[in-house]
Amino acid sequence: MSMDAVFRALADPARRQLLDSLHAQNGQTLRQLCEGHSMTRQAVTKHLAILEEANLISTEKSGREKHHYLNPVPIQHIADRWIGKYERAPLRALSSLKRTLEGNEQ
Amino acid sequence: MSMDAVFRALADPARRQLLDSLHAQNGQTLRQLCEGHSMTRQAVTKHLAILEEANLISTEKSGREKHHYLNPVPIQHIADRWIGKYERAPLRALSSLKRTLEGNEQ
DNA sequence: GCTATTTGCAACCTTTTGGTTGCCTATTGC
DNA sequence: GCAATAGGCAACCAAAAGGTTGCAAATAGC
Repeated sequence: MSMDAVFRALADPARRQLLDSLHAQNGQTLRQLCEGHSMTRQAVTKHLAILEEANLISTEKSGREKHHYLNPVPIQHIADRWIGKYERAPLRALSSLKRTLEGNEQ
Repeated sequence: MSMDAVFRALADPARRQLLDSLHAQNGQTLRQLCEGHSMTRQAVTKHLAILEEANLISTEKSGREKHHYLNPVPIQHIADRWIGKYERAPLRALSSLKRTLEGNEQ
């Protein structure tokens, strides 16, 4: 579960929208996920493959249908391991912004 | 501050590394940020421009030098507004995983 | 003033990405 | 068995992304 794959998967708005759709209704089939998107089924398939490779969704085949399930674990992983790093930084950023606004530079 | 710009900015490992570098030492100049990277200064400039457009860094010119400061606010914004959405989802994902592992389907 | 240093800008190139079309396979339901 | 439905796979294409080289501009230091 490479973090890079997760970040790249989240970079595309269409893929985030697919996650949103699964968040609203989990276990949707490919056809269902295609509804409300202006792209072809094949394009959606590619997006879903990228999401699955990033472990953001898992799939389950049942007959001729394929169901898709959201897996939020990698997202939480990112929130915990990466985003958490920057939570204590705003103080410094703010003080540098203050310096900027006060015109102490130049 | 479009969320899309933030996600796209975070998608590239070189840019995340630049943020890491600023997190370790805030206020670095372009030259300083180039050290430890195998790409040219101009490539780093482009990455920094993308980070600045996503409001992930702010810059401050002082003489001929340009200092860069980390701005963690958009990252927190993402963590709060988007990642938070998926925090209560694992139960359903887990139950679907359970179904998969139990072999209830094909 | 002159030189070195730091950054900015533009053109260009290559690879990746997002999307399409076309066709094939596998189920379902009658 | 056969038509309809759901999905898989490959080739192809255009646009965007990531990087380079080359040169110009501005500032610092002597």
